[in-house]
Amino acid sequence: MENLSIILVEDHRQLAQTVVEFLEQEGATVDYAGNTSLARELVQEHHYDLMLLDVMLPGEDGYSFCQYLRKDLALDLPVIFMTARDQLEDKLEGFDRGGDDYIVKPFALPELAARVSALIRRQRREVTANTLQVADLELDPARQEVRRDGQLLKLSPTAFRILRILMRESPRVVSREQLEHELWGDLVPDSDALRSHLYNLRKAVDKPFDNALLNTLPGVGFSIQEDRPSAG
Amino acid sequence: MENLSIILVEDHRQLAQTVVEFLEQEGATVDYAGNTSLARELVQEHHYDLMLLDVMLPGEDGYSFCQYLRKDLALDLPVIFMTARDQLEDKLEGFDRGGDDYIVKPFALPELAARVSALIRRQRREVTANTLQVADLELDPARQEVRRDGQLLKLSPTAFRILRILMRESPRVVSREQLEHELWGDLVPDSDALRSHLYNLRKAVDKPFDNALLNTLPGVGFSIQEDRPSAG
DNA sequence: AAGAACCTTGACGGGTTATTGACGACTCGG
DNA sequence: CCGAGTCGTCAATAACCCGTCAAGGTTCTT
Repeated sequence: MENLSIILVEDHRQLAQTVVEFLEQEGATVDYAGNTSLARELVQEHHYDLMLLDVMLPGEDGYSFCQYLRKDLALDLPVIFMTARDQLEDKLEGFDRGGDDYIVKPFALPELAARVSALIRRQRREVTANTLQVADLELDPARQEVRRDGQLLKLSPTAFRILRILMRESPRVVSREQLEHELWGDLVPDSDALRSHLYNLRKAVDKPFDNALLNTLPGVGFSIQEDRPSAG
Repeated sequence: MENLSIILVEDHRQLAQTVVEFLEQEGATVDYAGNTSLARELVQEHHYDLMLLDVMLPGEDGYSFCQYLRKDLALDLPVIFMTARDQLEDKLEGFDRGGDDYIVKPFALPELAARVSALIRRQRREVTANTLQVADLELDPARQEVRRDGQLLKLSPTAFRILRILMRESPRVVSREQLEHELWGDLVPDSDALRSHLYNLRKAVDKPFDNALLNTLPGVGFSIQEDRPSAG
């Protein structure tokens, strides 16, 4: 929760203080509003990563305020409703008005923290690691790109898949059977096509560079790692 | 929930059937796996928009499987844990292993639907009708307008939808399967109509300009991003 | 009812990829 | 020292994928 900027909208001072203290202790910066008019001002003047929003507030209620955020201000910050209402209709309304999550009071603070983190990482697309890395080799699964020493490599789809498996397992050795099974499932080609693919992979990944990363352990399998001594 | 592609991993056949029927009635396409090894295969071969994942499964448990999805396969599809365990530690573990939400059995089906929709719209950036932007390309969902370099482009409805998907996923590569399913659901045209639409989209978006934004990765999919050098 | 816009389909050609098979080098154990 | 198994190298063929584009039919608009 490092460096998160959160706005809490809640009229219960006691609960508000508890939540603020907890979140700040977790490393977040928290602004507090006891009603929606103050929240309205804050939200227009500052950027927040996430909002915790009570439903029952003096004046305008939380549902209405959330809808206002979405429709009128076009703010897409994640919103978690925090309320004592546990009826199905209440939850449905919360989601319907644009909420991302709904947590029923009383709740455990760690659960709140977990839901906050989950939403943030979803929003930021940090659910998975962006790249696999071995030495100066980088593989980006989302972009389907491989770079070595910053330079983009051209790989066939199959070569890409093989490299991805080897990098994910690195520095472990991957057996021929495991590779073949992951590539083709039950439909493994009659002949040893894997050899050709590895040959091409090497040509792209190792040939243009000084040191080889892709190693063969005869009779065992393949691995990708830096500095594997050639003799033993 | 129109045209959503969902995978359900759950060993309780009774519950599974109830959920599948409900979701399909809501317009989703649902694949079902009673264990993680089947789920593993399905997930490698198909694109899904969301996963519903039970925790207690025969063999590998749901937590472990979710972690595998994130770490090894680098899949960022939203995951909702569905389980009878309601202890704090269980929930925390679910989020810790990469889950997006956690719903305790028994739950109301409409609540499940609401959480699914909320996650999808967050993932698809449909929380607000804000404009999407990639390089000098701007797409305004509310006005149904696309501009490049300030200049209004004329797109057919389908081309517009395709562009919208590619832009919200940018710079991620979108597979042919994902595009087709999101465009047509179960009613994918017999022949490869997507090719024609992409051709037209290119003609409108890239042809009149110097640098191309729309990239093809043969055998993999399509992406929209600036400066994808053509590796040598 | 006429016209326009749009979607689908199919055909063609060029480029890429997967697979197969051949050959020789190497290793290890008998 | 020999034979079986494994490996790197490489070319050839078949299969696949893609951009291009026009024609036909459907739907929507006017």
